[in-house]
Amino acid sequence: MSDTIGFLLNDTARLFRRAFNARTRDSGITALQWRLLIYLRRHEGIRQGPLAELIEVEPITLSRMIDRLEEAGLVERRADPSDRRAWLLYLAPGADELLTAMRATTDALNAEATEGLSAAERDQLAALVERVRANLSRRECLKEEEAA
Amino acid sequence: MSDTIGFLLNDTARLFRRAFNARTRDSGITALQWRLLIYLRRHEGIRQGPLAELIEVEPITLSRMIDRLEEAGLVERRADPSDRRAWLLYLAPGADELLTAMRATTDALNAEATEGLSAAERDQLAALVERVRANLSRRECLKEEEAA
DNA sequence: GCGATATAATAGCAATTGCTACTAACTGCA
DNA sequence: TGCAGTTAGTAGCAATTGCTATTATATCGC
Repeated sequence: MSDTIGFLLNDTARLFRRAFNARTRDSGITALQWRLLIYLRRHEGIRQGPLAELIEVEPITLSRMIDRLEEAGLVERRADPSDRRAWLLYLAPGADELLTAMRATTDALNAEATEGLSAAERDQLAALVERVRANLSRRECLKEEEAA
Repeated sequence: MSDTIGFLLNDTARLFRRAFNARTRDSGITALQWRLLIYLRRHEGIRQGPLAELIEVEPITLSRMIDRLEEAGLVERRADPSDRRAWLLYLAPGADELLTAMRATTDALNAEATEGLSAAERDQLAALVERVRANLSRRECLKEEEAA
């Protein structure tokens, strides 16, 4: 059936992305780029490879995303002193401002999405989804171990 | 913050798609194509435009997806007797078999994803996500009315 | 130290998607 | 009937993504 939790989650996530992109079209960055910046803020100084893994795109895709974000003045590549093949990634000054400015938008979107849910229900929802994510994430790791 | 329900839902949905695509790579169809077939099964005889709206892609994108599925023997285009511009879409014989065969895979995936959740928790999760989807879906409609 | 293997990042090519513009056909109103 | 405006679907072009191969550098074993 299509009324599975997987189908439903995907459907809802799509609506989120849609709404997000519609509201941030002016800012010039997409949901995926925003995701990249959010992760980068938490892991400044990370290399391209691990960041690609975090946001789950191929390294070459991340490389080109960084090209664009660098050109837009949102990300900086700095040479890794311990490995001349690698780059270390940092948020450029513009990025913090942008993320802060977008914060209001994302907060509003999340509020709209959970309208009518009590605080307890929101917590419950987050906790349940988190458990599903953990299950899927664990499966992913198991699969990689099998492959190895 | 990134610990919002929107972020979390997207993250989880991505893991679902990833797992889905990994398991159905042999079958030759993607998660998006599967989604199309699921909707089409529920709405046989639908035109391309409305189906594009259902699965939330542009009409031209759907047109090309149908091209490929038609070539793969999974979908049929039949002329609409009441409008010579339009096509009516139907599942081809191969599609039902394929969907039935994939059923086991999607069931297993959903079971793994909700492992450790009680039946009550699963229902609760589905109900909460459904409410979020309804909120976002409603917003979408409101926006269109504003635009009109 | 030196050659073989592994790793970080990137270039070429093919596939997919969406924006815009277009054709064909339908609808409404004079 | 006949013309203006709308609608269904598709083609051209540009942007994005991923697979494969490639370059530069690092690391391991001798």
